Amino acid sequence: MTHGKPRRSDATRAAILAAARERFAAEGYERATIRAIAADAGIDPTMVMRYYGNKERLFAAAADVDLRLPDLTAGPPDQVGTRLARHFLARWEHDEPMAALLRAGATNEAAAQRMHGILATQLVPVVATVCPDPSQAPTRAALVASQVLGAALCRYVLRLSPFTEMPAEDVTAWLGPTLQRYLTALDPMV
Amino acid sequence: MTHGKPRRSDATRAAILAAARERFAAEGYERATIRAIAADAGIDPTMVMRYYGNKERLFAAAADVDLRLPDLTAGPPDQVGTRLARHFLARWEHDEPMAALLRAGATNEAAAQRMHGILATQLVPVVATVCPDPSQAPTRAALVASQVLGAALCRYVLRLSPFTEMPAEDVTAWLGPTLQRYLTALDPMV
DNA sequence: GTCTATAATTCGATAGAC
DNA sequence: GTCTATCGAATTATAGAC
Repeated sequence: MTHGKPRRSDATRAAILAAARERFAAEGYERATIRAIAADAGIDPTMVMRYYGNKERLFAAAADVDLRLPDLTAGPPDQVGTRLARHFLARWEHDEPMAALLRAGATNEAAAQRMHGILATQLVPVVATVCPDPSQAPTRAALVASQVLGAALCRYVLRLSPFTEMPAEDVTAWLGPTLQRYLTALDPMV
Repeated sequence: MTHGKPRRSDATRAAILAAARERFAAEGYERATIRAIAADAGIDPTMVMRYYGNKERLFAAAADVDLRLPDLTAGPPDQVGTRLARHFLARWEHDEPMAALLRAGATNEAAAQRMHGILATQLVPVVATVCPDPSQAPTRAALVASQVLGAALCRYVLRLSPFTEMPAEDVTAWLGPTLQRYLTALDPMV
C-alpha cells in the first residue's frame, strides 16, 4: 500500500480519519455525524464526502482494525490464555478503532459483518496454532471472542462500575484462565 | 402495581410496548422510529406520544427487564455456574427486552445506566448468596456479566457465525465452568 | 380517543462558484 | 482543492379538528 508519491492532502485525510474514529467510538454509527467529524478535524464537511464518498465508506476506513495478535506458540503453553488476555487489555486501553467497531456493530449491520471478518481472518488462525484440534478453531475463537468482547463492552462501552475500576492486571488474572480453557480444554467440563 | 380499575386502553398500551420491544431489539435506540413502532402496533404514531410522552420514556418502559434469577442456594453448590448459564440462555432465546437493552446500551447513555441498575439490584444480591465473601459480590457479578453479556452480544446481536449455530446446551457447557469460577473461586488462578 | 396537518430540526448528499 | 448554498428526506413533537 502507500502507493506512489505521497499526496499533499494526506494530512487532511489522516485528520478526518482520527476524528471519525473518536466520534464513531464515542457515539456509534448513527449518532456520529459527518458534520461533527469535520468540525473535530477542523475542516469543511464537504471534504469528508470528497475524500471518502459517503458515510459508510468513511466508517469502513475508520474501523479497519488490526488486532496485532502475538505469536502464541512462542512461550509457555499453559499461559497462552493469560498472554492473550493481557494483549487485548493493553491493546484497547488506548486504541479507539476497536471500541468504535464494538459500539457501531450493535446497531449497524455492515459493522457487524466487518467484525465477523476480523475474527475469521485474524483470531481464528492464531487460535488454530494452539488448540488441540485445528478444526475446532472457529468454535474456540468464538468462545474467546465472547469473553473478550464482553469484557470490552463492560469496561469501555457500558462502563459498568466495578469492572471499569478494576486494575488491568486483575482483569487479566481473571480472564486468563477462562481463555486458557476455551483455547485448550479437551472437554468443556474442566 | 396494576392499580385500580383496568382502563379500556390497556390493550393499546400493551400493543405499543410489544412493538417497541421488537423494534428496539432489532434496530437499537436511534434507528427504531416511533412511526415504525406505531405501524407495527397498527395504530397512529400520535398515540405513542400520548401514552408515553416521548421516545425516552417509551424506551424506559420497553427496557424494564426482570432477569427472573433463580435461587442459586437451592441445589448443588458446584453447579451454580452451569445453572446460571442455562438460565440466561433459556431466558434470552425468546425474550426481546434484554436484547433491546444490550443493543441500545451501546449507543444510548440512559440505556447503559439502566443496565447498571439492573445488575446492581438483581444480579449482585444473587451472587452474594453463593460467593465466599459477600463484599466481593459486585466484582464477581461484573465478571459474570462480562461473560454473559459477551455471549449474548455474539449470539443474538452480532450473530457471529460459529456462536449462533452452537446448540444452547453446548454454550451452557462451556460457560458454566467459567461462571462457576467467577462466582466461587477463592483466587483468580484456578 | 383518534387522526390530519404541520412545525422545527437535523441529516446525508449534491451542484457549482472560485 | 475548498467553500457556500441548498436540496430532499427523515425525524420527534405539537396543535387542534372531529
